[in-house]
Amino acid sequence: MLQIDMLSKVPVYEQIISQIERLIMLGVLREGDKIPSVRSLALQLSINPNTIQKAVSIMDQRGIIMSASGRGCFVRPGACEVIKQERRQQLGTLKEQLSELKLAGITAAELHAFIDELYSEGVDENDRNQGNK
Amino acid sequence: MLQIDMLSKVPVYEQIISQIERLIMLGVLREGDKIPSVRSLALQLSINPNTIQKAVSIMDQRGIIMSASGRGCFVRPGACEVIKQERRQQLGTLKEQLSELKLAGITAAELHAFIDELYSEGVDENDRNQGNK
Amino acid sequence: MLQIDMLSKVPVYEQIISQIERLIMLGVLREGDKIPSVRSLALQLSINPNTIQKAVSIMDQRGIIMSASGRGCFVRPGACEVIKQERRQQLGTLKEQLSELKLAGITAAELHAFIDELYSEGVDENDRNQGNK
Amino acid sequence: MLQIDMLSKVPVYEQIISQIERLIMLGVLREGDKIPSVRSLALQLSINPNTIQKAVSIMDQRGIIMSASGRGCFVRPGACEVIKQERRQQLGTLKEQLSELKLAGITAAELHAFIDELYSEGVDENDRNQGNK
DNA sequence: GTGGTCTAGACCACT
DNA sequence: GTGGTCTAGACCACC
Repeated sequence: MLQIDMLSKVPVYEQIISQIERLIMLGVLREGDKIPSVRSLALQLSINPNTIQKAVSIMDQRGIIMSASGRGCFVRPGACEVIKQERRQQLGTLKEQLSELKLAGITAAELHAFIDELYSEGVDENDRNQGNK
Repeated sequence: MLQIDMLSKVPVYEQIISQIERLIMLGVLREGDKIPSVRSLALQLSINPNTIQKAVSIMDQRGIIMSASGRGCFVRPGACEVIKQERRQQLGTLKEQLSELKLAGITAAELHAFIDELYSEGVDENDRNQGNK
Repeated sequence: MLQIDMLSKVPVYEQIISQIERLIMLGVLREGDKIPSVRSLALQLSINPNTIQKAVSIMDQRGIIMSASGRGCFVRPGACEVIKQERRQQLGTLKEQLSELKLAGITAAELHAFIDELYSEGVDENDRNQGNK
Repeated sequence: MLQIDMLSKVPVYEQIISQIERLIMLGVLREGDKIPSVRSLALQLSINPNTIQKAVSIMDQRGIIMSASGRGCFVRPGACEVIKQERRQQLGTLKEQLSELKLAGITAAELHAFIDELYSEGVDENDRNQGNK
């Protein structure tokens, strides 16, 4: 279900979070759905349970999931909205990066083309997403 | 000349590197120019000399500057090209980020507008850059 | 595993780098393998951890290893290629040195003999290297 | 007469030494010839006199030149032999470098070709050198 | 004065 | 435990 890249610099717990968020945005995990248990994920990904637990507690705190002790974790109603809001805040970070690329001589046209390409390729993904809106 | 944000998560030495790279791309520092000495920067920014040294050593390795004991550090001929190449590689990173934003429901139109705004505001900076081409 | 010559003029961290690179080229360390931790190496070689860290950080930048906080350092896929490329660039340096030897009256025949001797002695090492290809 | 590369990592005083040695080996400077004064070289190369002085005193110590106070510096009789001896000792250093290249997969054939190329191109230089033998 | 290496020791985030 | 950043201070070679 999840795939962890051990050669990435991105912390494992962040990889877990963003992948689960992605599954939610894609509609694979819907609001109210149960999330695999910490122990099963730890076994399955051969990762330290503490790492999974960290991801879970962060998502819990952000309002993306709710963990009911003894019963497991569930996607919280409204999780999609929370995630969308998070991501919009990332636009600020994006701005700094783009201004560096601008200095590097990358033209606006190049970026526009880049975006169009990105948005045209994964149309099917977007469609699946509609169901979760 | 340089401004360091001690509260930022991005390491001080990286801030130094990207700011010097910025000065080079802007044409403020030209190829062959001498860069302020490690110790003077350390005093000026009230940062430990070792931290500056780290930045210098990395830029040296990357081919952006040339540092020689007793003589100082100089912007290498071809530094601009190296920097541009680095930045272009960042387009790969950008792709992953954008695909997350896409999932978050941010439209291509929004991003296009974002880019246009960014490229229209700093026209004066672009003009100064012409001299370094 | 590694041996450091504290009396050598070549910096300790460079000795570490070239020895690890050597182990990789010999196939002792293979792509994906874990490298001994910074602290353990520091203890074992009785060298300050910062010095090891410097070596690690440089190898990371060069694409020879992949280092991730909390997980450790691993030989990167493709490390061999990077190392080979580095070494080939050293051919340029070699040229300058040889031209000095040439001026000193050392004949081409002498150098040819020198090379043949070098390439004939370590045949066993070459065999071990085959496995890593 | 001499050319200093300010962008090189090689210390200026070493550049001076090796270039003067080169002129001697080429027969441009012959045994007994006067070497340009410290002050004139310093002016001409726009280099700190102390640096030139360092080069001079090292060459003096090695027996390549003799400095007669008040009269200047002269190429010592037998300088060529001293230089040749020095360079032969560098063969040891060469061995280590070559063994690294060997590990990098550079074949003996490649090196042989490299040497042949080097020894064929500068025939004229060798001819000039004959006169000094 | 310049850059470069190394040590010692602290602190942080990640597993 | 892992790697990564930073400080403080020492020492070196070079100019």
